[in-house]
Amino acid sequence: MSTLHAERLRHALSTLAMFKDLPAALRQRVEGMATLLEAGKGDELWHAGDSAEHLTVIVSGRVKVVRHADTGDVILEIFTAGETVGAVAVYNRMPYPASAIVMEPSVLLRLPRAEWFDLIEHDPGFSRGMMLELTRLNMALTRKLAAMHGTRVDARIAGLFLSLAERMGRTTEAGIEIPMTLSRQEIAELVGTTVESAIRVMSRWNREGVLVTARERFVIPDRDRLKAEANVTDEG
Amino acid sequence: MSTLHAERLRHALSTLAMFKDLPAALRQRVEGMATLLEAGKGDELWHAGDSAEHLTVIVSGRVKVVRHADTGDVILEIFTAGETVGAVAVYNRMPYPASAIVMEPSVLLRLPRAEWFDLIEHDPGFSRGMMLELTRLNMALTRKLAAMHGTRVDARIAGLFLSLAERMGRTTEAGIEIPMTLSRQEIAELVGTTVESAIRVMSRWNREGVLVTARERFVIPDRDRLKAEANVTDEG
DNA sequence: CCGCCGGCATGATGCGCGTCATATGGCGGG
DNA sequence: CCCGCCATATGACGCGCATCATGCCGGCGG
Repeated sequence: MSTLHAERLRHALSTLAMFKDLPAALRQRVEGMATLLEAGKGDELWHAGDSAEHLTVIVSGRVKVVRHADTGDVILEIFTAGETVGAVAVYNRMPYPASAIVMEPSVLLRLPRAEWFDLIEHDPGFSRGMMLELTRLNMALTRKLAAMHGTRVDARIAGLFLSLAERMGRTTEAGIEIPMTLSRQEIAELVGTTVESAIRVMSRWNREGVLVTARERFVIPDRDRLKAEANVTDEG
Repeated sequence: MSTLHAERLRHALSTLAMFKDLPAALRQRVEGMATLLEAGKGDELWHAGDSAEHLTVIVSGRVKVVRHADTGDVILEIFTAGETVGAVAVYNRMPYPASAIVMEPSVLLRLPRAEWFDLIEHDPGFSRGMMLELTRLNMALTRKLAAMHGTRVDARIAGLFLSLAERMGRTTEAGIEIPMTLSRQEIAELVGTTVESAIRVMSRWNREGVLVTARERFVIPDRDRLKAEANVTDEG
């Protein structure tokens, strides 16, 4: 990880929706206090238990938040460009309850807690944005919680990819394409199962042409077939 | 359910921490717009899919929020006096993603969405309180999500009661006492299992004296024994 | 070029727990 | 007083999936 200089910081701030419309005065101060960070695949931004001193905003790349359990890890959420990570811990002045790991080369912006509180306090738009993000996160978690329970593993994996398709899928002639690398291990942690079970489902679907694993992406030839395959109630 | 009159409303507002310190002007308006509601055990405040028009605050009693899945229901959270219910849906102007059911005779305060937004906008303290609640809810959900996964049913039930003991347990000579009625059905929905499994664990523990079910309360004679019984990592 | 390792794949086995079935005790209504 | 309803309880059975084990392939360093 390496710290970058002020020029790129200014540019990053102009890209991020949450800072773009900030009054000039506030934005000045943010420029002075925020720092940029470059991280590579596998880098750990923080580990569960670390004290949470600054808010992290993703400028580009992807970060997964992983909660450790004695039975294995669970990926709580995958965050992408424009989203904030670790807001809950920072806000409550408590140690991070989960670890954050970079999934691909990424650029992160870090804002000290005091500065962040200042923004929330003085800019109602900013505060609104934070609440929106928090409520969205909430909904994602509740959905996951409900899905996690009784349903079978293949249904959960189907649900995962259907939701990914909705969030970042591009329709091509081969079907819906999801441009994202995701190891079997990560798939397993996302739906709360073991690597072996994830592999079994994925390779079966690969054979049957329901969900094809390709280089750097997944392809869903027939969305309805994937839905039917595990008769999932369409929830996104 | 029956609507009560202005006198009790004023009294309710003075009890609730979130309204107590409101400037007089704002408080006047809230008094004009909020309504009180009395509900009995089993009453459904709303059903999943209903449109969310006002924020609900619990004056007294307990409310559970239940998410329906094809495999059975899951209790997302149990809310008690002073807490708000349904904030996420109301804030995002979307239909409730889950149902809210009253667990014991309760008094609810309902605040129209527009009025609530007004409070958030004009009173920074109020807004801060909402974010605190949201982040806390978030943490509870992430913990639940991590616990839900690989662990066995008895471990999850043990975790549930250990966390209840921490939140509302009183130490007596018989052990830690949790003053709360909770049917086996509700225990099952809280940890994401079936009634039968919950019953099996509970009656076994009853026999062994690990966790005793009594009238209107549960008793944990030996906290460490309950922890050991399902070798749970102490997480609260 | 070979050995090592990390990701992927597949088979065998056992057990937790969901499912179905049946029994008992308390409680309210006709 | 009896009957139906609900919560609690207990047993039998089977399936999904975690666990363990083994093999294959591509990349990388010595």
